[in-house]
Amino acid sequence: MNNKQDLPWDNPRFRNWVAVAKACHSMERALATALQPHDLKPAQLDVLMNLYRHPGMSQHDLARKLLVGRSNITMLLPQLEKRSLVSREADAKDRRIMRLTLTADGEALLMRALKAYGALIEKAMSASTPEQCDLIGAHMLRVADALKD
Amino acid sequence: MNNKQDLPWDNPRFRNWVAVAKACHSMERALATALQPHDLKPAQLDVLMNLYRHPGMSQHDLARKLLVGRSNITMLLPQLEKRSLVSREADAKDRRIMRLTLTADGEALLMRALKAYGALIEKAMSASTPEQCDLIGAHMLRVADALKD
DNA sequence: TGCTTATTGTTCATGATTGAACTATTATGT
DNA sequence: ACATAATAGTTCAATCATGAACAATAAGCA
Repeated sequence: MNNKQDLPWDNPRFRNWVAVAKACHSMERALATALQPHDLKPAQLDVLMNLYRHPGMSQHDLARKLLVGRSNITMLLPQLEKRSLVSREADAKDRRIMRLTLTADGEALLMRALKAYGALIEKAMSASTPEQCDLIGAHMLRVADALKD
Repeated sequence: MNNKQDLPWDNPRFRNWVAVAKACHSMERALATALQPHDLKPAQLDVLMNLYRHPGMSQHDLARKLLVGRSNITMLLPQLEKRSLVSREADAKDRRIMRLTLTADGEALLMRALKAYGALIEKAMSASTPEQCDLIGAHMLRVADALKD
């Protein structure tokens, strides 16, 4: 037992996933430096992106969208609020809930940061056709779904 | 300006990359819990995997392989060394370099942990054919290469 | 040979993320 | 209505990754 044939590297799914993980890691690092001029961290960009598309989100929903703990959101928001990028106001009907929305400044900064992110992705994925990208995207949606326990 | 047509979400490459990043994040979280019974963190598994395939690596080379700072390796190794999973001995010719190798225990633990990792990947990627996985892997290699500045 | 530069690994302070315990508020069931 | 459970958000201690400054060693070059 424990012979080489059992090694995961011989499994195409394993070998290829390792490549996915490494590419993601590289992108994360590259994104961090690309966002530095905007004084933003990748996690903060994620927040802005989600608030742009889902205004009025609660912190709990945002945490689930970002696959992150609620306490992380609590630690993340004050910085963005101090910079007047997001507004945080209590829900009128359920006073436990904080409703989050982008301010005009937040939206403007998001647009600038998205240009940098988009350029980075374009650079990274330009070697593949849009059809290949769609196939990959569809595959990744299935992966995320399969892991959603 | 700033009209919706400029939004990155309309770009297939952008939209699909977001799916890649989310799938990776999900996998990372799932891996962390799958490794818990083995008392291993994903970063530690990365170390063991690389030492298995490249015995005698230096810490500097390991850091570059893992896309991580050298200081991170310094912080990571003592835990593995205390558990007698890796051995760390100075190179005879260049006394700056520490040569890293897996111990028998380390290799045994790696094999067990890889089973869990492999099962997880199989579960996540079973919805795609090996051909699709290969295409994705090839694409991701290009991505990592394009980001290698 | 000597002097300067580069490289390897470590230390340390900083910022990020987590999970558990906690408070406040709302929902549920009798 | 009242007691109990569930939910939203916060606090806090612990862990982890990072980058800059540093010590030890090696390489390059006059």
